[in-house]
Amino acid sequence: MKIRTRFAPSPTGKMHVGNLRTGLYAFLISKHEGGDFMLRIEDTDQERYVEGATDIIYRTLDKAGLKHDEGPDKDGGYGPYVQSERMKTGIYMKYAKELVEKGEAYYCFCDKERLATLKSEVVEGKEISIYDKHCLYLPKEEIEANLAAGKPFVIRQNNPKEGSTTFHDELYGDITVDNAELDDMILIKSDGYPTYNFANVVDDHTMNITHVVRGNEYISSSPRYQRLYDAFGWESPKYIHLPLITDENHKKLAKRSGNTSYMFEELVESGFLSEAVVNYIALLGWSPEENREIFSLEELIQEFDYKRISKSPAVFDNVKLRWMNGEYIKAMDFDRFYDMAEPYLKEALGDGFDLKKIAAMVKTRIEIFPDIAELVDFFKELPEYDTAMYTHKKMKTDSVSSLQVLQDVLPILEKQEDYSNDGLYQTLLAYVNEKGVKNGYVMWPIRTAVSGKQMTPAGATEIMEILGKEETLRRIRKGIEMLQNA
RNA sequence: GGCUCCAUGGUCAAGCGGUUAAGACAUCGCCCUUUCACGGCGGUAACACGGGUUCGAUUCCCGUUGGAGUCACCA
Repeated sequence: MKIRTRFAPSPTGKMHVGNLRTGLYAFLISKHEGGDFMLRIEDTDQERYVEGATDIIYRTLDKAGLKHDEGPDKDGGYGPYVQSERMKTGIYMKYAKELVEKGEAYYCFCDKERLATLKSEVVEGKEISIYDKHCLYLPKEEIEANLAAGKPFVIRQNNPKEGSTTFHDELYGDITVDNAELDDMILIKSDGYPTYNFANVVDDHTMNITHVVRGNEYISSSPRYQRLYDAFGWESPKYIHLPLITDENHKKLAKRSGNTSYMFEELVESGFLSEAVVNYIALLGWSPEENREIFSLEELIQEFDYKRISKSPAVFDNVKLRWMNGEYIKAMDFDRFYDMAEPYLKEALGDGFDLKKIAAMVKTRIEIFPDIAELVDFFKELPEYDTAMYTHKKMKTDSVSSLQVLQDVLPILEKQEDYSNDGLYQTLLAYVNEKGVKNGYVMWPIRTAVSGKQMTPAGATEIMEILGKEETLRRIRKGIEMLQNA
């Protein structure tokens, strides 16, 4: 049987890497077996709907390279693929009524006030209540009358108080819960929309989903979903619950936390490559058989064995992501790199520089593109610096020796016509040999004078080549002046 | 708090009864070098605890502890 998985996000805002990773795994699980990957939009909560959030979903999937075979924009015969549209077909109400007839669900007319009286205790700021099945015992006539009178109602699942329910997860094995723990969750809301709890079961079944891939947070409600499948007499899909991705405090990522550093689009905007992010999150909760970390999406499809998904949560480590992004940048071919780096270079330097040369210098030195700015800004303008920088223990330089070198070298550089890296290096090397000192003894002070920086993306002569004769000499004279006054 | 799940270095993780307990990030040191970075080499750093089972437990079982998730007319 062909594997069918689905990604079912709700259009309620930005997508964080935890959500994306769920989509990625669903994608990989099906694609590894040559199956289909479907996109379904879960918009049953009109109150939480965020304008434009559906576009975010499309954009994110597209940028991440997760091509769906079916979805709202790509009919595969199982549509509609948007729950609010499915709702209009009456599908949820139809199935809910079927459950009512079977005694597996019932109408409930309790209002907010009555429900409020059921709240028993407050734990960690959350009110906990268990519905008391009040409406389950309503006489038939009263139900009919209420319905006829147009009284608002919900439909609740009727769960037994005795016994236990077990479902099977591919990773976690059998999970069993006492039925007494199962409250009568709402299937159909008073606005006629299904809850996620109901819609996901109806949809996954009617859309022929074979493997339900979702976050760990659904484990505790899965027994109730299992009872729904059983009540309908449907075969339940294979469940694959994914370990959570957490923040540095080991807490679940949440849209509401406001922390945008976990949002996929924000990461891309802040200079990360989408391939690197996808690669990184693939490895949060899964590891390949061979000891390797860099994978293209194609390679992930090839290697992904869901049996190797781990069971414990993983902290999202921005530092390692940066490292991985740097690996991608280093491996990138130069033209593509330049296309991406150019805006950052222009922003930092404006025109008048050989940006390609500078780009080449910078390529192995950055992890994300915005790193470029502070690496190259000195080309545009010599920063204020402290003459203490001329002192370098290993190079055996100090302000006295540096002043000497700079003064010696200034007339040489004034005479020098060839300001290419090679030409400059040769003449300076000649001076080094003549003096019988170490390379760094003269290169260090020159590089310092010419850059004003502790570290630079290139050596002294490379920098001088970019700067050109005039600016080079100006900066060296400035260095001499500073050292004389020190 | 009830229920459920999880438990190898700071982080990601390999391991699936016998290993000097991999590897990566981070960190530290050395080498290379026209500084830094890249690259190369090396160091520090882990099986939460207590009981079993076993000739032998990081690995299997139980308990403790710790962490997380969940307990909505949200998904």
